[in-house]
Amino acid sequence: MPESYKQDIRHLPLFANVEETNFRALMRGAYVQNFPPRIDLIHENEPPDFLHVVLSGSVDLFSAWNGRETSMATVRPVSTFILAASVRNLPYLMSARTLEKSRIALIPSQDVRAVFSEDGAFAQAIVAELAQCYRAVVKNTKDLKLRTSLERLANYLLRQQERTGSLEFDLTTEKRRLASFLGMTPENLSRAFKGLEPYGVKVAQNHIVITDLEDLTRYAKPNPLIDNYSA
Amino acid sequence: MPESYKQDIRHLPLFANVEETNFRALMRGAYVQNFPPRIDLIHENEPPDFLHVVLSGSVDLFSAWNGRETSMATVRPVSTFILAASVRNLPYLMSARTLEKSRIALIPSQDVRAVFSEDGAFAQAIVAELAQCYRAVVKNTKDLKLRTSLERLANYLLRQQERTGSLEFDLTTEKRRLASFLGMTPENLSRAFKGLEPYGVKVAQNHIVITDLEDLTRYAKPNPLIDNYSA
DNA sequence: AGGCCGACTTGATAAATGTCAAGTGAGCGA
DNA sequence: TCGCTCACTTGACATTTATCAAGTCGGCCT
Repeated sequence: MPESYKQDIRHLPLFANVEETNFRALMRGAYVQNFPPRIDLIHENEPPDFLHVVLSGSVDLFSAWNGRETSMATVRPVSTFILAASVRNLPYLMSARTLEKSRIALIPSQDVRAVFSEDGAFAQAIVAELAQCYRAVVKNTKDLKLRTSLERLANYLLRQQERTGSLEFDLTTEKRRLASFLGMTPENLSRAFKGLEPYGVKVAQNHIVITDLEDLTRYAKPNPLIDNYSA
Repeated sequence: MPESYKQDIRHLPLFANVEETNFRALMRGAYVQNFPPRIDLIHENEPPDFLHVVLSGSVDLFSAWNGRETSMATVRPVSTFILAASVRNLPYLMSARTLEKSRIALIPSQDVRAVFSEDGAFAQAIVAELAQCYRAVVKNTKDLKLRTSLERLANYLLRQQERTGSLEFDLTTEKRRLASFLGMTPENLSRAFKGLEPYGVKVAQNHIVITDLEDLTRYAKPNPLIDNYSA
């Protein structure tokens, strides 16, 4: 694997404090692969052969049941996915596909588990990562159960506003996927955007302009225990 | 703390392999308290002073936003809750209240974090526990997003059927709380029970009889990646 | 036993969300 | 530039779910 990729991975909180020898051991079995857009990387219920690291591009985590499908999360560089399945050696709960041309590092789960049981710093980093993932999903559940779809969209827009630090931004994801992520149909998302117009939201294509942040905030009632993804 | 409680805690997977000295250190600062029913134990957004262990009784984890409230999970003996907040030292995402008279052990989070950074076995057990919690919440999200409320109830009943190993069982929870847990109103749960009658479900008070397991299963389409809480 | 309380149920209605089918419009290649 | 494609939008309608207001029923206290 090229040295620069190794450095990207090395800088992830998950690997930053791993013993050098252990990190080398992890990298020895790992390899990097380029994928075109819309390629299935893993399928739910498969055994977790690899821990995946998104180096560039983006990946959609989704799940299906009984002919229905829903988008669970988007993974952007540089971060890992399906850590829980890898360390527990349990089947994937979600499928993953590239959204765009993406570069992915694959680290054999077996190596991850081996180093995990040897390296205290790695174990601690895994705890931090899993706790963070757990809390993110709990927040998502609260979002789904406590809010209407209009409120979910309003808060999503406020999070984007905060992330970009601007009152004007482009959606980073297809509307159909956004709809699925927010737990609604594309048709409903269209209407929801209309429904937020009175609160100062202007939509043209992928471009969003928030003309009345205060009004939107008053409607959305954002809450750090739901909307702050990093705490 | 009485020795028998310590043994209950010691036998939890989370503590089973902790060094004896470290376990003693954890127990030194810990204490056990008895609570009457319907007592608030913790409130979301508070700092995580204690890791809680339910020794007897049961505890409801719930969350509120904008005047609405939803039940997230029920904790039954012997198990812990709010581990993620404790180890990360981040505010609770959920509130907790006793459902019935309950005995709870409280272990100072500070001690948990101290032992965690010293004791490899504890760190590994925490990883296992967090991964399991994470996967449980992911399954719950899939249940919510991919199924109608009728389907959620049908699968809930099948899980109870499996758990008890009998076609006849009592609901272990108030219907109003079950409704909230399943993401619907009590009124709707009532109607949902009616709606499952054609598939061989008989309800009298808290007592459930499944008269046609095959038919119910055909309707519910249970899936281990959603319904198997232990994998 | 009588009667109260609280949880659940039921019915009527409203609101939210999904479905289907027909548009619209931006982007892109010939 | 034309016209195709594909995502998105719109409208009409169906379904699901929530809300509100009476009920019913069992458990429990006196």
